[in-house]
Amino acid sequence: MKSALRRSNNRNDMLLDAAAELFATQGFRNTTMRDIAKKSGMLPGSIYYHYPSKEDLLLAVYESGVAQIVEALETAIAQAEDPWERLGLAISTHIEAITRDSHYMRVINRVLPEQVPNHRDMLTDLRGKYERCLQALIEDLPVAPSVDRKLLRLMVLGAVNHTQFWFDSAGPLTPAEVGQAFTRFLIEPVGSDQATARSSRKEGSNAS
Amino acid sequence: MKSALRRSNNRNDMLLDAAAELFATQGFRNTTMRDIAKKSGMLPGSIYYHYPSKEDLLLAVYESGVAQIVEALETAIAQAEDPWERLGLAISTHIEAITRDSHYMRVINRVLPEQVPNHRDMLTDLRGKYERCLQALIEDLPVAPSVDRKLLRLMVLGAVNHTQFWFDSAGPLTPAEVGQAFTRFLIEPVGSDQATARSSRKEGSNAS
DNA sequence: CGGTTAAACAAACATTTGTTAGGTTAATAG
DNA sequence: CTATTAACCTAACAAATGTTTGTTTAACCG
Repeated sequence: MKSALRRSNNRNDMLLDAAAELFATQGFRNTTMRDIAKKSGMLPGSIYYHYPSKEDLLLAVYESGVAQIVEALETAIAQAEDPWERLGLAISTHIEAITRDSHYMRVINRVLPEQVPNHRDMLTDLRGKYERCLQALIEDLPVAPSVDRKLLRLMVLGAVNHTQFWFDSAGPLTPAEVGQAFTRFLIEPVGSDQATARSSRKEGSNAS
Repeated sequence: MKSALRRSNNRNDMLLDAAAELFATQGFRNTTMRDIAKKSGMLPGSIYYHYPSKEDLLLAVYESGVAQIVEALETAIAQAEDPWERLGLAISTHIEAITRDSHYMRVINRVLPEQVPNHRDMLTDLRGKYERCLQALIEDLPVAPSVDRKLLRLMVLGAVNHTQFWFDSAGPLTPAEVGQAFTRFLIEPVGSDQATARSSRKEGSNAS
């Protein structure tokens, strides 16, 4: 019988982790199969037993990363009902993902689909899947009628994606604080002098 | 006397333009010297008459791009006195630069300094030079005391940089409209607590 | 135990890559 | 007109890269 055999000493996970870390920190083209092999304790040719090509390896990382972040997002936003609070939680979760949890998420942020011609469409799809989570959150926001939700979404998406270039987990701010700050910029009028009227918000969940 | 000799048939500019376009659209590592040579009507080896290495060629593009955007920014923000209006103009200018003017600006956005080891520090410096323009604008904003200006700056910077991935010059929105929308998100409260969710879903306005 | 085969190794191959060395042409100065 | 040399060409090199092929090891099942 043909069962899904998988021996105990299978190093596929280790391989995927190594690839994710290298792709996240060095980019796709800057990372060689030899780099990945070395980090995962294998030889370059051995990788091809698990994945038929370098691009397929990236695709696997991408898929895993999207699955991780989507699940984390859904878990996080389930902890609140208020739309603005949910958005703040989503942003916090995103920052946490790219700074502490793993390197998979950073790969999605960093490696552009065009860099992987053979799987470009699939990568774009996966990206959309993740971005659609944010879109749904924005849709539920109670905003003024004049507000263009699509523009708002793109603004938030850009701000959130950019955190990977500056957020320092050793810095003074936690991901939750950044998420709250970003949402507060949108809730309260930043530019008004009497904006401090209501400046207290409830604390949500994770702080580290 | 030793004058700066430069013959009329010098194709240095053409070379730099070709490199900028390719770096902007394909990235640094994805672009080969042969690509650049082909686009600029030269042979690969000929490039080395103008620049000693591929990384130096990128540096030249970077420097030109920063000079362009800084000058464009200073020209733009000089047209208004109100800090918020100036910020809106800066955002518009940025979007215009990366979508219409040239490819130089997109290179700065896209190519990370770490990808160019020999000139990493210099590229980081050049990036800072451009980002400091935005910083100065944020500093001048009349914001509530509770607002973290640094976070605000990073949020705006992320949103603006991200426009290159979605802004469509053939779409319904102009760069100026996007700039105004972004600043208005911050001036006027996007969402108020007494507004009801999903009550007012605006349909008409879409980007790209 | 013994056969099967998952999983990895060892060693190369074919290309692509950035780069270089030496020769050629033509624009310019005197 | 002539000498100079900016600007480019031609042809190749050495290293790095993704990948392939044949071989070996050892985990699992009956």
